[in-house]
Amino acid sequence: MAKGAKLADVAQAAGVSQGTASNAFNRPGLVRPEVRARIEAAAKKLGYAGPDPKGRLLRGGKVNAIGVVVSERLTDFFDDPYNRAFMSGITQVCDERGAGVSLISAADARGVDWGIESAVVDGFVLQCVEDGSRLIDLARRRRLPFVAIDMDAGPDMSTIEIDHRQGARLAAEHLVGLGHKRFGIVALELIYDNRTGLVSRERRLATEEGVTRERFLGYDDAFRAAGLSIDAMTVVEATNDTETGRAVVAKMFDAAPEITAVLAMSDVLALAAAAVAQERGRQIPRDLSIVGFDDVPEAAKAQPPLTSVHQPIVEKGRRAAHLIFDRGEPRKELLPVSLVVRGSTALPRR
Amino acid sequence: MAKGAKLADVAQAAGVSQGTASNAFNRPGLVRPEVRARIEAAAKKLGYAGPDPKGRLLRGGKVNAIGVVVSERLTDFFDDPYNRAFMSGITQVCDERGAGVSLISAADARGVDWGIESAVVDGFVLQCVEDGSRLIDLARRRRLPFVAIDMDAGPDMSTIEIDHRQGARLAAEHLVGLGHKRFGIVALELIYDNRTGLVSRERRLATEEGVTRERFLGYDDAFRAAGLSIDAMTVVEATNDTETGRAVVAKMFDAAPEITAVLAMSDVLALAAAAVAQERGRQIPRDLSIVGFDDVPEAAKAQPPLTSVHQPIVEKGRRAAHLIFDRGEPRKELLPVSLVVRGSTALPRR
DNA sequence: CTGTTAGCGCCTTCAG
DNA sequence: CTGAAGGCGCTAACAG
Repeated sequence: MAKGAKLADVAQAAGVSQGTASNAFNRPGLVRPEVRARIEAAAKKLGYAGPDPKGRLLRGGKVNAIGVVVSERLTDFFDDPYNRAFMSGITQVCDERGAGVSLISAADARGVDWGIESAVVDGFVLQCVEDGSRLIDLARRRRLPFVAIDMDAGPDMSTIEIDHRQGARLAAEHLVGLGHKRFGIVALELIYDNRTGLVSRERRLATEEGVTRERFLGYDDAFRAAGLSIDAMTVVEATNDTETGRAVVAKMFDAAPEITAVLAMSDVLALAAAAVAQERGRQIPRDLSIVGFDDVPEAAKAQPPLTSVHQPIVEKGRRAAHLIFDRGEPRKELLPVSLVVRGSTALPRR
Repeated sequence: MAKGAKLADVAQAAGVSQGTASNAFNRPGLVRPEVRARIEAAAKKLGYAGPDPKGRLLRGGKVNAIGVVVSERLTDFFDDPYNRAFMSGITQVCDERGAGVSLISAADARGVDWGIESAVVDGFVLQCVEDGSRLIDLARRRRLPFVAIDMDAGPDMSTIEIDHRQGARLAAEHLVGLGHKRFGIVALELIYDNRTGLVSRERRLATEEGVTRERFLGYDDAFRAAGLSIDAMTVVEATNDTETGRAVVAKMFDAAPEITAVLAMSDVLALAAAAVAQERGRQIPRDLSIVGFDDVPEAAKAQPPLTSVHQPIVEKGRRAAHLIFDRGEPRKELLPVSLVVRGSTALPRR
C-alpha cells in the first residue's frame, strides 16, 4: 500500500538497474526470465503495477487520445443526434486504433481546469458552433494538431467542411420545384447573442455565423432563380434543440399561417416543426412540406419520413480523427451533400 | 515555430530564472509587472504559449478528467439511451467543475494503447456490463479512485447500485396483479458467450451476470407469491440493442404465441418487443402488456407510453462522478427504484 | 542481456 | 520579489 512505489524502488528491491526494470515491463523479451521473475516479485511485494503513464508521457510518448472540443455543455452535447453521429465517426477510428477520446467543453470557460489549454491529448477536433475563432486560437497555441469542423481555421490548418450553400440550395430548389412560394425558414443561430424567435431583415443581413450565412445564401440562390425573394419569407432563429425549435416554430406559424413549406437548417428543428404543425392539425406533407438538413438517423424514422439534405456526418468524424492521428500536412476537405427526398414534401395544397 | 520552446528557454530569453518565469504564468501576482511583461514578450517571440500540461502533470497535479470505462465499443456506447442518461449525470458534474471526461473502451483489449492501464485520468467509473471483475482488477492496480456501477467491486471499493431484484419484483407484481399468467421474459445477457435467443432452464439457472440474475430472482419472487413459476415462462436473451432485441422477441412470439405479458430487462428491449408485437398486429396493451426496465426518456415518449421500472440513471452518473472527484472513503450506495405505470400494461384480454 | 545516465517540462521549497 | 536546485516517474541511448 506504500503510496509511492516507483520503478526505481522496484529495481532496487530486485537488485537490478532501473533500465532493466523498465525493460522488464515494456520489453519483456529483452530480459532474462529469471531476472524478470525477480523484478515481478519485487513489484508485487511493493504493490507496483507497472509504469505510471504520467512519467512515460512526459518522456515523449503519445497520449493516445483525441480531444473533442464542443462549444456546448457536455451535458447537452449528446442530446443532439448530429453530435452523436459525428462522435460515432470519431470513435470508430478510435476503436480501430485502441485510442480514447476526451470530451472538452468550451462553454463557460472561466475557471475551468480542463480545457483546450490543459487537456492531455494528442490533438483536437474543434466541433464548435460558437466562438470558433477564439478556440482555434487556443488550439493553435497548444501546438498540437487540430482540425476545425465547418469552420475555416485559416491557412495551414486542417478543415473539414461541407458545401452548406449548395446543400441549402438543393433543399430550396426541391420545394420551389414543387411549386411552393411562401416559405418559413427555421434558422440556426445568426449571431451569438442568445436571441431566438422571429428574425428581422436587418438581423438576417447581419448574420455572423458562417454556416448559417452560407445556408441563407443557398436558400436565396434557389429563390432568386425562381423569381422569389428571401426577404418575403418568414425567418425564425433557434438553437439546435427540440424545445427551442418548437417555441420558435410556433411563433413562425402564428406570424405566417400562410406558409406552405418550411426550410429548416437542421433535422432537429425540422422535426420540431413537424411536431408542432401536426399538433395544430396540419398534415404533412399535404398541408405543409418540410425539408431538414443533416439527414440524421432520426430523419428517416420520422412519421412521415423527413426529406433532408444529407451530409456525411459519420464520415466527417472519421476524417477528423484520421487527420489527428495520421499527422499529415494540413488539408482542407470538402465533403459532398445531397438531397434525400422522403415523405415530408409534396406539392403545395394549391 | 521552434518546436521546443520550454519554460527554461523563455526564462533565459527574458533574463530571469525559471522559477520566476513559472510564477509569471501561474501566479502572475507574484512577479513585478515589468518583469512579467518581459517574460511575456520573450514567450511570444519564442512562440511559447504557457506551461505544458504534461510537465505539470508529472509534477503531481490532477488531470482534471474522469475516465469512464465501458465494456462495449465506443461507437455503440451512445446508441443506448441508458448510457446517454448515465453520461449526462457524469457530465453534469464535470461541467460544474470544469473537468473533462475521457471515454475508455474495454472491448477488444488486445493492442490498445489507451485503456485502464494507461489512461491519463484522475479516476475511473466502471460502467461495464461485461467482464467486470477483470476490469476492477485493472482499475485497482492503477491505484486511482474508482467506482463500480451495478457491480460489486469488493470491500473498500466504491459501488453504486440499485436494487435490481426489487425492481424486477415490482414489474412482475404489477402484471401478476393485473391477472397475467403467461409471461415472456426478455433478458439481458445471462452468460457472456455471445449467445442470444431462447433460453433453456439450464442456461437460465447458470446465469453468471449479476444484474440479470438478480432480476430473474425478482421476477420469480412475484411469480411464486402468486403460485406461478418462472420455469413455465418463455425466456429469451439479448444484448441491449434494438436489432438483437427484435430478433429474439420474434423468436419468443413464435415459440410462445400464448403469452399475454412481457417482462423486459431494459426499455430498449421492451420497446423492441412492442414494435415487433405491433407489426404482428397485436395491440398494446389490449393484446399484450409490456413492462420495461430503466425508465429511459424514450419510455415515456413511446406509443403507447411504456410502463417501466424507474431507476435514477442520471443520479447514478452524478454520484459516480462525485465519488471520484471528492475522494472520500469508499462507499456503497444503493439507489431506489420504483415502478412507473403507463399505457403499455392492462388486464389480460380475457 | 544489463547498468548508467541524461533528460522529458515543470513546480516548489528554500535561501537571498 | 527573485534565483538555485531537487525531484516528479519514466525511457532511450550508450556503454559494458
